[in-house]
Amino acid sequence: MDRRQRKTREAIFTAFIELLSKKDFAQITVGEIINQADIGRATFYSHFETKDFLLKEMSEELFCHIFDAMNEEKANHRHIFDCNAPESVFLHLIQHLKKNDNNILELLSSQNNELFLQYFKQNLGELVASQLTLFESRKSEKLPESFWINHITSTFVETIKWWIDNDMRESPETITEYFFLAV
Amino acid sequence: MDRRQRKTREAIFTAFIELLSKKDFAQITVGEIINQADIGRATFYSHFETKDFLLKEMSEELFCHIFDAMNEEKANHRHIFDCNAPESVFLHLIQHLKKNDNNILELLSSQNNELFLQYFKQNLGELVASQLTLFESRKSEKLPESFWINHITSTFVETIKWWIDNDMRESPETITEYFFLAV
DNA sequence: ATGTTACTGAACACATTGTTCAATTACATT
DNA sequence: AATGTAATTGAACAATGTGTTCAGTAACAT
Repeated sequence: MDRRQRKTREAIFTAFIELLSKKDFAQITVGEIINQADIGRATFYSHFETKDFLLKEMSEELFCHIFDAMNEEKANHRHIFDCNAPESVFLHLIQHLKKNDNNILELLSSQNNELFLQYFKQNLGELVASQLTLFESRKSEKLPESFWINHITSTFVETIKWWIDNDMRESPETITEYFFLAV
Repeated sequence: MDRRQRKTREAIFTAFIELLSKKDFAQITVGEIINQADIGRATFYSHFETKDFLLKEMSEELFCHIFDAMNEEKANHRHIFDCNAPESVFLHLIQHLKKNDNNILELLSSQNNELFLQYFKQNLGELVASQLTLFESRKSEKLPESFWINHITSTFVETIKWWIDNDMRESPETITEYFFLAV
């Protein structure tokens, strides 16, 4: 990809995240993004069809980074998926969030936006579905699978949101424990 | 209140709900609401400051109706809050939703909107907090109270959303059971 | 019958969106 | 270093939506 394209794309992402940390997605205008990113109007629209697509693409990139990083560490035998530590996939994800490598926290915080959460839940749902055996219990047998997956996914998201809203005082380990207790 | 005011207000609410059943809150324009309600532009703005305030006021009215109706039945000794049937408050709420007296389902369905869900969770959270003893268990002792309340509330909302998204095939009793199993 | 209040509808200024285009600049390749 | 290709720019543009204003009309309560 052309260096100019990369730079522009990066500038837009950075500007967007900066703005998202201050106000709702809904009230951010394309004009503001352009100013913050210091690019021309036509440039923005040559990169992204609309503001919604910008969010969508940015979300996808974030998830790729996170899940790639996790898979890499898995390949390095760090036992993220170790059966003796069933919570480690989720602990690991939470540790990633804590570091906030990809400014994902700004996007997850409650006033920022339904659409991103939807993508997050979607990706997370796949992870949960692949790890479903970890959650087998008396309860799970009596519940429809789609209900159960949705419940686990939602509980994880709500746990993270609660954590963020309470200024992330707890350690990733404690939050993971809360999650597994609740679910 | 003036009959004209009441009629106008009602027309706006009805039009708004009609539109919400067809498209997202975000893409509904004031112009559409005015057309559907068949009122003048200035009239709308004399009733509601913005579209957001319309949603806010409508939500509040809906919650008042629902919780008033529940309290009334409680006064009629229908044992909604009977200790031997701890799930009955929630079962009752779900039955209300099933009847869809107040077109609340259109508002709760997933594509319609974060803001309403926020109000719903807020009101529900108060109900949950008042009924917290029903949810005491080994788990609840190990979790912070605010976390626990949030978890119960979220689980209820997610249960309802799952139900709606799956065309409400299950009976209110079954859904109540799912909710209590999950939580 | 009268004074008050609500509705109307058109006109208005303003902001935002998404497109277009010609001029300019950065890039990759030879 | 020269050349063709591709990205960026900025201004202008139509189209749409927002929220306000105001004078005229209709409904209300007494």
